Amino acid sequence: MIEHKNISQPIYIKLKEMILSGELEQGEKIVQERIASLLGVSRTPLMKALLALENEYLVESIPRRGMYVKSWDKKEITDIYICREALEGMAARLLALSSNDNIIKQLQACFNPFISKKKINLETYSKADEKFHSLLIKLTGNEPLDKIYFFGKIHDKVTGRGLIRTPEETLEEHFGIIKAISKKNADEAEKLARMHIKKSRELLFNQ
Amino acid sequence: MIEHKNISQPIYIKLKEMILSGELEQGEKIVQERIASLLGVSRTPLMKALLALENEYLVESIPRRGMYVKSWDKKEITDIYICREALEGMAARLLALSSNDNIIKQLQACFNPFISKKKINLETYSKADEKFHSLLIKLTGNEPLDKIYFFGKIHDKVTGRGLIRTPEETLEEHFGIIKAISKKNADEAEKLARMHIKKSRELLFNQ
DNA sequence: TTTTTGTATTTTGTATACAAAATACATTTA
DNA sequence: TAAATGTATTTTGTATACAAAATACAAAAA
Repeated sequence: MIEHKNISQPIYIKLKEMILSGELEQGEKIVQERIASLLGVSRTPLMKALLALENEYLVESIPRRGMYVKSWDKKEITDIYICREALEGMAARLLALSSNDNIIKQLQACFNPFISKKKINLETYSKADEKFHSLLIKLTGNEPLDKIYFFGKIHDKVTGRGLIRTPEETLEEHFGIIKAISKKNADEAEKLARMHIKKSRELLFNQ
Repeated sequence: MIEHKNISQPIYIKLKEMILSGELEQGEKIVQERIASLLGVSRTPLMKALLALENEYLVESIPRRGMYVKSWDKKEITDIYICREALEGMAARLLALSSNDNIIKQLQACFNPFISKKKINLETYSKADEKFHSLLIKLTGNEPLDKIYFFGKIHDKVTGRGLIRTPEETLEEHFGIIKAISKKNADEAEKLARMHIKKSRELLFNQ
């Protein structure tokens, strides 16, 4: 009956979903035995998953007290955006230096469905946006960069709302970044990618 | 006799030392029971420490096979330097935007001992260099940035040698960065910090 | 009433137990 | 000899056991 392949992995994924969906809410204590029995596993593989999530800034551990779902304040969200600015800017630069048709096609594919649409579905666009930004990192082929980019995938959950700016505003910016990459203009690509993040950050708390 | 405060923490530190010092060498398999009894603990807290090290890129896990001391190839080292370029560049920018006497003093303190020295001790300078670069990150007060900067602290071990360039060459660059920060020239500070890392990276494999 | 103290319960941190997978190694087969 | 097969040993992954710390809560004291 006991089969152990990689229980920690599915637990990790499940817990991440539960946190990002709000099923486990920010600041909530994760009582190990409770979650373990909820998921039908023991505390050992659960702990592995929790440690992985701690390293992704989704869970916070207070020694001898327990693990808590991380809650983010304004400063932390701002700081995360600043990190994204640095990392995505560098990614755009790298892609510009090594761009080819395949890379451009993949990036464009994210937003092609929205070209000249009158009404853009926010949910769909939001997913495309997330896809684009993580693709920007992935396509560089820089593994360490991808490893430290985990912030990007949670930004809209972190901010507590969906899109920060309208598709009408950001769609153009996205294509601008892609264009700079395709023209192999590294400085321009980096500048635009950074501006794109910076604008959202500045809007986030100053409106 | 059983006292549990935080055994994982000392194990983590000890293991990190063992890896960075070469006592455990790159690619070596970490047989859990062996290391656990070597350190006089059980596999449970050892595993916690190993997972933390895995997230810092010092240990690599192959499911059902074991944990191995990470070994770095040229591409990975280059990629790490590229990450450093992005992160330290941003850090220098942030410091320039918020610099004050205290920050400048702390940064200068790293290298003041070497001013107008005829012969600089390489070991001492190497430590000062490491201190400077992690201080650059720390002083920004950006926690997420610090969290993803773990690369910086291992760079000379990663490259398999000590300093990449001579103190005569880099000392000036360091003071240049500090000066730009003190002048609150953000663009200049970022540019110099990035150049500083880039030069080392380019020299690393192309000499 | 509010605060303090003591006791019961819960929860964490570590050690240990055990099944299944991986590995090592000897024996057999070509 | 080299390859293949089977068996013993090692090692991992998970579950469980248990001590110590943290917490909850009730009774006593202010």
